[in-house]
Formats: sequence, C-alpha cells, structure tokens
Amino acid sequence: MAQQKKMVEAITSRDVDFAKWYTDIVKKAELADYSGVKGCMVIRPYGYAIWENMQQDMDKRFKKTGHENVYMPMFIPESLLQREKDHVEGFAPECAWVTVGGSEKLTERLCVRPTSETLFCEHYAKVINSYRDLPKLYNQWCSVVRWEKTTRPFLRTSEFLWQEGHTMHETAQEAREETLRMLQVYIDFYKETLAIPAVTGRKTEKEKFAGAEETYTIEPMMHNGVALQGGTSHYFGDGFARSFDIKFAGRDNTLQYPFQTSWGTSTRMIGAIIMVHGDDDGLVLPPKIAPIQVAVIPIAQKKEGVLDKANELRSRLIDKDLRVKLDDSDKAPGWKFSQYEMLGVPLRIEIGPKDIENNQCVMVRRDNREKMIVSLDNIEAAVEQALRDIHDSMYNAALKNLQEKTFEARTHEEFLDIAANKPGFIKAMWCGDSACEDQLKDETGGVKSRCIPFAEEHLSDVCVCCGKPAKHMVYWGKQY
RNA sequence: CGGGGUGUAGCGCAGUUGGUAGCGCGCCUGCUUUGGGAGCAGGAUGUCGGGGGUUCAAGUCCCUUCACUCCGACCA
Repeated sequence: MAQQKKMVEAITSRDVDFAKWYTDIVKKAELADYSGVKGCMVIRPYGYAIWENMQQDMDKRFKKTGHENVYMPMFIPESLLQREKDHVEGFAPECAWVTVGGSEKLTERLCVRPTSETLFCEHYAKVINSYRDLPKLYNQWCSVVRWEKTTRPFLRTSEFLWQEGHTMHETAQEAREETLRMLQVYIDFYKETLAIPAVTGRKTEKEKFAGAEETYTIEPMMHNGVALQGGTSHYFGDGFARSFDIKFAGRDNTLQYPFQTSWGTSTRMIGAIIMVHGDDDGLVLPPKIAPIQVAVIPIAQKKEGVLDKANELRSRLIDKDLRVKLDDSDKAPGWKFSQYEMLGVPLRIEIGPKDIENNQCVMVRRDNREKMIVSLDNIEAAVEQALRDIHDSMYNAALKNLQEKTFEARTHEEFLDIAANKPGFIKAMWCGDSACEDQLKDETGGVKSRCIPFAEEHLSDVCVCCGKPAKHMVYWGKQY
C-alpha cells in the first residue's frame, strides 16, 4: 500500500499556523460552516451534537444544585436596558437594535438581548415579595447577540448559544456562596466532562462584568498558550435590585433588597475543546461529549460473517449506552481510519476475518494511537475502561501543557521577556492599580490579567510593573 | 473601525495581451478491491459573490456593494 499517497483533506499543521489549523478543523470535522449572515455560523449536526451532550451534562448539574429553567424574551426595550448604568454602558457598543416592526417604526427601539440580567430583574420585581420567595434559582438556555467587529467560529460570533443563570438571594452571604458554587460547577464540568484543566479566580476591577461587584472566571489554556475565558460567575450585590426596585419583606418585617448572581457558559467551549485537545490529524473529543464514542470499522466487510459480527459488536456496546457508529460504507478502511480521526472519535474498533477467527478485535485510541488487541468475550468492559483512560490521559496532557507554559516573573524586564518569547501564562505580583494593567498590555501587545487565583503565591513584595507594594498575585496572558 | 488577502463546479485551485470555462479530489454507474485516505472504464455538475459601467466581446478592465479570512484596536 502506498502510504498516505493522497492526503485528500489534509489540514494545516497546528505548529505552522494555529489560526488556520483551527478553522480547518471546524470545517473538516463538520462542526460548523459559514453562513450568508455576517458574523453568524451554521452549527452543523456533528457540532450541535457536541453542544447537546454538553447541555445535558451541565443541565443535570444545574438541577442537582436546585436550579430551574425558564425562558425570557429575546428583546429588551431600551428603557429597560438603561435601568442599570454600568450595565448599559458596558453593552451599548455591541447591541443590535430593532427599530421597525412590520412597516411601522417603533416608538421605542428594542435591543436584541446581549445578556438577560435586565429581563430577569423586571420579572423578579414581580415575583419576589417575601423572604419566603427566596432564593430564586433560574437558568436559561438561549442565544444572545453581540455585535462583534471580528468573528471566528465558536470563539466569537455575532450570535451564540449559551446558558445564563440568574439567581436572587436573601443575604449577600448566600449570593456570594452561590457565585462560588456555580464557578465550582463549571470547574468540575471542565475537568470531569471536557477533560480540560484551568486556572480560576477573581477578575480584576478592570476586567469584571459590566454591573458586577465581583466576577469569577475559569481560564483554560489553549495548546498554543493563549487563554480563553471559559465561563464566568458574577456577584452583583444588590445593585440591580435597587435599580429595578426589587424588594421583599424580610424576616424582621422590613423591606429589603435581595442579592443577585449570574453565571454563563457558551458554545465557545467547543472552541476550547478544539484548541486544547486537537492535533494535526484533526479533532480529539473527550469521550463524555463525543457524539460518536466508538467507531466500528469492519475489514473485508464483504467476506462471509464480517458484517454480522460487527453488527453484533455494535449492539452489545449500544446496550451499554455507548454511542457507537458502525461504518459499513464501501470506503476503504484507511479512509475510514483517517475520517474518524478527523472527527475526533475517541475509540476505533477494527474487526476483520482474522479477528473473528481469534475471537478478538483491534481497539485504537484516538488520543495516543495506542493499538490494543482485545478479546471479544468482555469487550464492553474493555471499551468502557479505555474511554475512562482516554479521558484521564487527555486531562493530564492538557494539564502538562498548562503547567509547562506557566511562568513566573519577578521583575518588569522578566515579565516583558517572557511575554515576548514564551507563549503562556505569567504569574506575577500586582499593586492593584489598573494603570499597571494598561501599561503591561500596551508593552506586551495584549497580555492582560486573567485572574487573581484563590490560592495566591508570594513571589515578591512589589508590583511587577510599577514597583509599588504588591497586593495580589495575578495570572497574566493573552486571550482569544 | 484601520491595514493586508480571498471570492471561478460539493471542496481545493488554475485561467496568459479581454475572444465564449478548465484541473485535482469528491459525486453518479459498472466491475475488481478492503488490516492506514484503493484500481480501471464510463458519466454528470457552473448565474465566475451581487449590482452597475467600458467594449463588437468581460472570469479578465473600471466603479460600487456583499461576504469570508489574517493582523491590530474592542469583547462570552
């Protein structure tokens, strides 16, 4: 066999051109396609199946923590949006507006929701009257629109799918606990489901959400060392409640303002999966969310008994609730191997006449190409074990990348040197002044504070930028 | 929003001094194949991104729009 004579659908190497590699995978793994609508993408069945699997997993976690799903309107009247000053200032530049309905010009224009805090608040004002109505733990699955200047599939599109949780609590303490609880849900989801490790912590004043008192973030690192804000959880205090006049009668029979949180993750996570786990042969999907977990490839399938055996194998695995595809198309086996690698299918099983003779099959892991000859007697257990192993290996490989690309800077020169020469995160001390964040960003061409981690280390006494006494250790890095 | 690039068959591309549309892959049919992107034979496929202009004649020149992409400024 002439090996790889024609790489028909070859993709750009990850190390040669990361950006092109990324879009190649989006297209060739059939995750999404460009549409005729500026800045918007078509999420194709395979990409949407990944999103559905993520949704199901997260939704269970939200329900387990006591949340209920609701649906709010997709339009926000301008007057409603303007109720909270910081919020509207933050979002005004990226709002899309509806000004005409039918042929009538609207008396008040409608914003296509960029996020739904204001709508939740308007509703909460009606349904919260007593401390007995609290907490309100709502979540919404929907799409939102942000008029972005430049877009990239999954990472930044004008419209994107997401979930937004919005909760109201009797006390600040409870709301703060909720903010951190949901951040932890995200951290667990990233680790247990997406096999993605991340740095987490609190955003600086400069980087926090418009209208929030505190913003917490999960920041996974992509293979090339660039960060992606992977999910955020906000504590609002009672600021929105005051702006929207949400009041409840407390246990002491006084009128009080409730305390609020919101938290969100989006289809951007699909971008993270691509850039954390993918390689030069295509996508590599974490088994938990892979639309196809096992691809069964029959060899010499026209030979007597091969397809029967392959079908039997498929049925046995499906009985274990595994997502299995048996590809009995008349493509050559080598073509199928490459195709399912491109699609990131975690496990491939080859079964041919020789295997059947020996009551075995060949199992090949997508993540490390390891080939295993496995007896058909307890193939179910072997597959389930392999999928667990794949998940763990993927997580560990991503963790290794994160650790190897995290550096410490103690001086200004050191910081600039690392920023210029070593892609990744930089740990460095900071005085707390946003002017230093601005300066470092300018000097480095885009390195920004990612977060103040929960467990800060003491690297030195002074700010890496201005030399004044340091208040915090901050993770810094470029972001998508 | 500034600077570059691209738009021709499903995909990737070629198309010269303007002269009537081409290649590879894929697709369809048949036969042979099957353990890393199979072989042979036959076949189908185009508003040349849209609009306007110059010309006897425009994929090609001019104007104008739209979309995509990369690099900056702004952001889930």
